[in-house]
Amino acid sequence: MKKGQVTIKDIAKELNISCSTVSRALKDFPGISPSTKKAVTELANKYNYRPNSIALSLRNQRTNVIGVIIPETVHFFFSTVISGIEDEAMKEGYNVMICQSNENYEREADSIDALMSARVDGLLVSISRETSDLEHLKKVVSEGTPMVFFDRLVEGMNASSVIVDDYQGAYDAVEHLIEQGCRHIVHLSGPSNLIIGRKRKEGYISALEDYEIPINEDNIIECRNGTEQEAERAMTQLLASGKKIDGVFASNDMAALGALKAVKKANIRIPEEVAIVGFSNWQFSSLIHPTLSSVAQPGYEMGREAAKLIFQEINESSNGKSIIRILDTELIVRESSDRKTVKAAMP
Amino acid sequence: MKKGQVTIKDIAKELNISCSTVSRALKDFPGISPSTKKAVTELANKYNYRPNSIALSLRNQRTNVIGVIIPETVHFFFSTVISGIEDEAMKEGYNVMICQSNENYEREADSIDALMSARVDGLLVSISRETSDLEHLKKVVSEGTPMVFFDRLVEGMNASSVIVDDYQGAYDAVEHLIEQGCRHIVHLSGPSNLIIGRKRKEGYISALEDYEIPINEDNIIECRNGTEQEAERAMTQLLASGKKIDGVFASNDMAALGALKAVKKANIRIPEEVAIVGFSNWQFSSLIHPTLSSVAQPGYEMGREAAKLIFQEINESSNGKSIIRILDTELIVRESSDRKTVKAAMP
DNA sequence: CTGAAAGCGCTTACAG
DNA sequence: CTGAAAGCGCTTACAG
Repeated sequence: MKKGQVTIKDIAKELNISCSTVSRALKDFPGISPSTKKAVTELANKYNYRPNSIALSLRNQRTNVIGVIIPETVHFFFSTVISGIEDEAMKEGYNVMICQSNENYEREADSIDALMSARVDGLLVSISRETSDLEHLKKVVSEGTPMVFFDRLVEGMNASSVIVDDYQGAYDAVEHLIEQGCRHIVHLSGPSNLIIGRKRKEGYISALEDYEIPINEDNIIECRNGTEQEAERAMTQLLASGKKIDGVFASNDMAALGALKAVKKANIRIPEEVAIVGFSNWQFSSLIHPTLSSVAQPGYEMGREAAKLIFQEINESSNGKSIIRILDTELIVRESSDRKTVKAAMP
Repeated sequence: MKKGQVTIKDIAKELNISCSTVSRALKDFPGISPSTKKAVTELANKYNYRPNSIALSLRNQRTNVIGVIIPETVHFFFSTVISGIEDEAMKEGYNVMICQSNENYEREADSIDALMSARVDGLLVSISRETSDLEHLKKVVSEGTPMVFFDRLVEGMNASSVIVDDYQGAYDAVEHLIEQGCRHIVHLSGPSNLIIGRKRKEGYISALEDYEIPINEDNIIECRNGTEQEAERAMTQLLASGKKIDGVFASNDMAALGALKAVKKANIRIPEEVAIVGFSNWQFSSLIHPTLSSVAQPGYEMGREAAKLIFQEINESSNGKSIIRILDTELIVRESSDRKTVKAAMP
């Protein structure tokens, strides 16, 4: 018995017919005699024949594979996006090749090259924190491979994207803090080379302006890595400075968590003295103590939308228009910022 | 300008030489004149030539792609495994195709077919909760594609696996509960068609036996879905029955969380009255209140080991021996089961 | 030092 | 109704 999967040639040989005939029999081609068709399909079943996608890809000049570049798979939001991409791809008969950049520019560029070599039909990418040079991405576009950005989009490129309304999400969060009575709100911002970071900061500033609260630049602290430790350190320092602070809006939940820990350690009550809102709404936001208010991002939906967009571009041979799909966020208020419930609970 | 990526043929045409020569020039083949070599490499650079992996795959009968079948990407443990696979694969020059089964047998079988069609060089699989028929997996082996199981392995198949020592992990957890003074320990078990579920149950039973604590079958509750809700319901019911319970060992952290919530709602103190230990050590285990003791599984390492094993099997044209790599777990004791610290803290 | 040919697995326009 | 041929992009044994 021959090793490896059966080919059309194997079937043809065994039946003493040509490959052409086998190929046609396998796909209900019009003029094929019922008897050969039967013989072929039976043998194909018996040997568990599966069309060789590689051969098909070469011939059809399309692989039915999409590539995904993602900063980290171990991340609630991103794993949710992957899940959405996966489900949509499977539905459409595509396979998914995933590369994680680990937030590293070099690796992102290498991964793009690997996926382009693999001749993926389209690319879904969320750039790394480090990425500012866009040459590797521009090459993709100039070589005619459809590309869609998700979450972390890139400006000045002719490519579609799926994002959430970061500005509005941030605005909602800060407005909520203001309504809770906060007047001295710290913003732990994301890295400014990511648009999501800038947009969330803009939302923060606009909300303060609309409520005529003066903006204090010292209250805006850039957290480059977005880690819990980094935020905790920054927050501890800020609290030690003796400056008046009564609210925190963090541009991601890990940073919010760091801030929360710093505040707790300083024996300052949450939310009565300092109210906290994060961004992203991880699975754990509802589990920590106090539970963390957060701006929820629809990751699964983002994955599905990004996949839908890329399939559209692959199939319509791209009419050239780039689409930006903006998904709504939802503010989830929990204990860390809910002063009303707290007061009601302690008469 | 031609659309799409440049081929050897394009370069050959522009230089008026044959494809053979271009191919050889590109790969430092001995007897190639320095001048042609220079011309070729310059043009290749200029046009950003990337070898077409599809063509190479067809010729070499190997794709340098491995397929991964995973129950869910949105799951801390599994996303960690993916990360390990990803890192190891990138290091070895492989691409990774991922399919999530969503714990669904049908979809698992379809995904295997898709990956086999794609002619992946090897398959890394963790079966779905539903899977009991193994035909789809046996086909893979009989067709000569290397396959390695991780976490959820399968018995009676000639395939390598990477698992953690579920028995020992469970034993450690239960022994720890006993040392804390627990004598009436509930086990929220995993589905019995998964070996990990059975092994953890065995560890639970052995620990009780070794400490001469009678085993009460009513205290072993199978949680088929492993969801928080399912466990919370089961636990609430058990508490309401009035039976004496002073410890819980859950075979996964979501179930532990459900149990924890049920106990809290019943106004029973953790860990003083009921101590709880989970399995898996999610990111959130240290964030909930009280923090959750758990048996930590090295997911990242599991991913890397599984990838290493499959590469080995791919390259050594499989000497046929199947290897079982068992990784150690580590019991992480936190508030939910640490009675000593609690007592010390309340004199 | 370079080229023509064959072949990986498949499909399809062209003959018969 | 069926087959031979060409071609997708690449490599390599065989000639020269």
